[in-house]
Amino acid sequence: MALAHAIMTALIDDEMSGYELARSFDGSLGFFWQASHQQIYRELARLTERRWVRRRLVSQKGRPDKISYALSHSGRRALHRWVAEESRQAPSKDDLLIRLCNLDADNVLHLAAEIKRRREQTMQRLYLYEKIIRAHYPDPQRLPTRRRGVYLALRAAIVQAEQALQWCDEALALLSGAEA
Amino acid sequence: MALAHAIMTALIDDEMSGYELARSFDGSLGFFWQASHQQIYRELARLTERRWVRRRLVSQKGRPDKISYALSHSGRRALHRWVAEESRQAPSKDDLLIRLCNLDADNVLHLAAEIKRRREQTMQRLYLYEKIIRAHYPDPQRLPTRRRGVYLALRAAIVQAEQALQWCDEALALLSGAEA
DNA sequence: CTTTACATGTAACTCGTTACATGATTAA
DNA sequence: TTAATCATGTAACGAGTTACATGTAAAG
Repeated sequence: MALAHAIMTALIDDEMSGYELARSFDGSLGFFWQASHQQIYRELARLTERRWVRRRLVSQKGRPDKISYALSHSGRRALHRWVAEESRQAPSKDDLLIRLCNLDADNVLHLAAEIKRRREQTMQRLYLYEKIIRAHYPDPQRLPTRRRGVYLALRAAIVQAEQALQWCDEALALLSGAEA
Repeated sequence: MALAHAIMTALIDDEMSGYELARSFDGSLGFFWQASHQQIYRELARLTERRWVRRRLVSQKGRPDKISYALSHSGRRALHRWVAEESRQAPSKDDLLIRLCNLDADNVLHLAAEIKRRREQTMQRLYLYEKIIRAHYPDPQRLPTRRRGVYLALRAAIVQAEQALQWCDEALALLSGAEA
């Protein structure tokens, strides 16, 4: 039930609407967990039923009304209990690696192009991550405890992106060696 | 439909039973893609229906009979077409990072222990990967084309594991600094 | 007037997990 | 005789994707 707990984590400090949650899963929270707005609305309905979040209707001027969700006391307790559980290794699935296992003379150019594309996407993500680190996490040692955890999660995303970049270069070198 | 194509990839050279496929998804193929035996049997039923694989009953002495699956011609063509498609970035989901975003004085010891556990699991995987590289992929330049692709997929797994190790050390250093 | 951002959902489907279910053979 | 390995599945559920569906308001 990690999505439920990711949503509750997003609600620790501020209450948010489904739409705002979807935005934040597209942005910073999405570095660690992705979810579509459909998933979020469904999960919010379940969280409301369990009384882990509370709904509140907010009228807005110049915009449609929204439903704002806040973490309840029991939600906060449930989140704490969940954090204390064992975490499970996310089985990494990358269909590009399966495609690579089918490498042959016909598809080598296509696969090399795919790796180049992957490299560029990764570069862009990395640039964004580092901008956030510079702007909001300049001195990790002095961060308050919780933000220090968020910093480490961000660092995980960064180190992973750096690794991906390194692998792309290695792969492109070996593949272009094959063409020559 | 990556699972279907991962299964077909496993069947490129040899025909296999569902049980044998499940074994190979636990082992080497599982470095790139994981699947339970239930998923595999369900997918094999669908693949058979589409005529992308052919079933064959094999009687064995001293063991239960098995159903062996082989890639059909149309399956082979479908696999080739799929490899030429765009690949999609697997959204990496790691609930440990969500837990870390909830870091506080109560759970810092637990989370540090979880990271240590992650570190040890990663070390073991890395050791296994490198054993396989040494045994089967000593000189990547001279590998035939397809095996060169498999080598690169393995390298991706290795570089990712090395990155994970590096992050664990960084995280443990910052967390133990917090306790002191 | 058209597009973008705001705002909330439903329905149908596939993918992945957990639990259940059965039965043979082999090694301790 | 008990556990492990071989061998194949079903049922139910939860997670994730895709398509559909509706409507307001601001900005160009």
